[in-house]
Amino acid sequence: MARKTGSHAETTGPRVRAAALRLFAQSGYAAVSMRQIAAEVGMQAGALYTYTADKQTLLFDLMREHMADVLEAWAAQPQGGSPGERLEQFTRFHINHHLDRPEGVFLSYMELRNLTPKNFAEIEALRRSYESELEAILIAGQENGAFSVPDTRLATMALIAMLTGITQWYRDDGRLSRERVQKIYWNMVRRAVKG
Amino acid sequence: MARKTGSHAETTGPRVRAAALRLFAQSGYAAVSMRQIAAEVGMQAGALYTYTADKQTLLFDLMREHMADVLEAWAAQPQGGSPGERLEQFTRFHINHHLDRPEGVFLSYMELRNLTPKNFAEIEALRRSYESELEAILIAGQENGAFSVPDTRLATMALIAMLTGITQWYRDDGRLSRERVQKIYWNMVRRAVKG
DNA sequence: GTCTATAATCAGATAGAC
DNA sequence: GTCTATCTGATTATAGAC
Repeated sequence: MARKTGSHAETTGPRVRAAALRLFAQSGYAAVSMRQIAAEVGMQAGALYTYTADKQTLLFDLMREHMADVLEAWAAQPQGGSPGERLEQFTRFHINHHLDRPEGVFLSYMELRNLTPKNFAEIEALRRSYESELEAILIAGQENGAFSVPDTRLATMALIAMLTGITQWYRDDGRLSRERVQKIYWNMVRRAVKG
Repeated sequence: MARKTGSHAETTGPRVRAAALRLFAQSGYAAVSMRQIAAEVGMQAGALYTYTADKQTLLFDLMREHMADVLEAWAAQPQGGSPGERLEQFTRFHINHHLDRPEGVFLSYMELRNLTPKNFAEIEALRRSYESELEAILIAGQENGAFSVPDTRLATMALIAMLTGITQWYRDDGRLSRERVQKIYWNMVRRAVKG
């Protein structure tokens, strides 16, 4: 397969996004220059603009991919079961999925204020859509008496904050295994909403 | 009281810090320029260096003040009571204190990565010191059988994440009063650690 | 204590050669 | 597709006048 020298369109795009994700998560969007991203990939700054319209679009694309990813992964989970079973499934899924993507999680929570209003609205809609998945479980459990939650919206925010917070301290080589963390958190979640 | 024209040392310092806190919280440390801070106060950029050695020190001082403030305010709370009573007290205190200082909370959680290593270590120590206050309550309750927490460190992190998350959505003119939010969260906290 | 002016550097983005 | 070179403007921080 003949190919022009230096032509790597199929791999360079993802490498640019991976480098940007790593650097944005590490130092923050505003603190990272296009030159730094280019250096990380091994190219010159000007060439980045073959793969993104501008820096803002690069950030937006990373956040949109992250949010679409979590929605898609949750949709691919087995359906059905009681509210209690669904809540345990969500808890374990959320922990596992987020621990696998610490940089995407960090970026999507920390850089919202660096999005243009239009881009912000789109990311927010995706986030609310994910929160609604948990809230639907809480509503179902509340209706059939499995849970007792005075306010499902508040409980949703409380549980998501609690679970996502794990990414701030968990390390795979740390004191506790993922299974142990999942079990302990599921125990707290279960009791927090118990009917 | 004679005073030189344009001399406002006693008020300008706090006004600089207040402007920096507002802007850093709104747009992020790296995205805010010294010129913006100066404009917010109504002075020229060069004059800021009368009040801070540099931009990094300005950030560090704001974060240190925020952490020292929460530690001091908690220390000023009435002492004594059962672990259950202390946990309710901590829950309500944490919510109230943090809802009163949304910008300081935001700054202290979001800008850790923009601190120099030395400054980071100092802020982290203060944060751990605050977390230890909650963990001590959980340990006491675990020992006298009031609570059942398989891992007090994990429960500490889980509860703080849950409670601090409130600052991300709560508005004083919103659907729920502070008292209602405190009550609902205390109910979830209580059940999550119940023995 | 605050100003203006400036030094030295770096930013995002584009043009055109290859 | 990537490079070099460059435009335009912003950045932190300092010097010296007042």
